[in-house]
Amino acid sequence: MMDTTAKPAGDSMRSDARRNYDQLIAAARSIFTEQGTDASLREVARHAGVGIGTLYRHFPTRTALLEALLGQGFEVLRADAAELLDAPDPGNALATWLRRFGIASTRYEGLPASVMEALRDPGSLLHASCEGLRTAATDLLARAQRAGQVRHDLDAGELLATANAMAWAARQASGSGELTDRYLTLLMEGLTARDGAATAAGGAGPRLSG
Amino acid sequence: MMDTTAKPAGDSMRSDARRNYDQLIAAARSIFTEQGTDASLREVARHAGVGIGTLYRHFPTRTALLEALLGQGFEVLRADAAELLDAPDPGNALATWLRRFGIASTRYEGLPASVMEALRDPGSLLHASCEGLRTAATDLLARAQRAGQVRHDLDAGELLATANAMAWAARQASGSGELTDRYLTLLMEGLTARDGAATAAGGAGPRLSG
DNA sequence: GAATATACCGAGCAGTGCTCCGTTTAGCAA
DNA sequence: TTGCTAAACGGAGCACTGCTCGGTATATTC
Repeated sequence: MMDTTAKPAGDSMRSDARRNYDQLIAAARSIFTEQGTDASLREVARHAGVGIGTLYRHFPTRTALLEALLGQGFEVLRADAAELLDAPDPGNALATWLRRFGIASTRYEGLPASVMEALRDPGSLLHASCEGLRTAATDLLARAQRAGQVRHDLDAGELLATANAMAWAARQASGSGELTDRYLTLLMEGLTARDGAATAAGGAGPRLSG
Repeated sequence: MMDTTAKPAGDSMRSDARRNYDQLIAAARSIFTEQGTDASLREVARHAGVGIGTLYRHFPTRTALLEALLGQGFEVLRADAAELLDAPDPGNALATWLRRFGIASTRYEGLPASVMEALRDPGSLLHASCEGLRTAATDLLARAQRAGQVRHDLDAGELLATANAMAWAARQASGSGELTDRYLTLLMEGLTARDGAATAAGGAGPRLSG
């Protein structure tokens, strides 16, 4: 079985390789953000000022390139979560982070099934990177649960999956992300009617902001 | 501007055209279900026993073909919703229908952005077909709201979008749909902790079942 | 400065979506 | 039955894609 993962960008790379690697990542970020993840790889290479062969040398498959991009985003979110552990209100901290997570997770349109598969595959680089996210989210979630603000029968995986889905739906429905907050609120509060009036404006639940 | 929508399959078609149309639809349903919506159209044509030119004559674009398929599915769901209006418990009826809706909406993997766009475009055939779904869902939703089982500040569009998202997430997370019920439950009940113990097993909320 | 491992690059292959137009045929009128 | 024609069929062909392969250039080491 052939290796289809990108070799990690170590310090042992030759200088020209390192430069091209960085330019490819930058070009891919820009083009995939604008055109979706099925954009032409030739164009990515062109945009990076590099031959198509060089692109494939660094990233033997489109998925490998996407994994490298996503991994960087995961790292930012992980740091965000760690920081929010110090915020005063655990519920609000979680809600705030979910919002950022949702926005980031919809940055690239049309992530192919191969990437989703890589997320599930324990052997992949992306899985490890995602595991970091998951543990960070676990901490944030556990704190909100201890504070009695979030249901206890919920794990971080479910939280990430459903929040991601809300952000995705918001983007599908409107073409941009303006509905993200509304949908995330629906997820947090639920569709089922409550005895109290928690759904009224200015209610006591965690607020989505920032 | 050129017309990219499939001409409706009226009774005025020539017999061979009608036959080929039906065979194309059947082939597309089978292949798109198995391989996802980016399967080769040449293969669809081959599977239908028809030249590639014939496929394009009936469906000038991949989106047109998908629209025809989706439209059929929408019609089934619409009839389902109308039938469930007679079910005894409005909340359960809604939950049951959402489950079917979720399963159906994830039948074809990787619906391209063009289809989502068509759903939003008031001029498209698919939009009209989707509007039928929306009004059917509106009836089902209104009944549950009148019964006090669902929050009142929720419209059918939000309901469909978020339920679809849950089904999508369930499929992404597990590769199949075994988590669909769990995620839909999270959406209905919400993540936020309740004063009562509504999240306990056997609670009083609407139940998701067949 | 020479040697060499490493990286670069783009022509080329097989596949794709979609078009165009010559060929065939279904349906109808004589 | 036959002849006519509008309609439908079909596939070669174009421009593109993802990806490979091996000749060429270059960064690094001695």
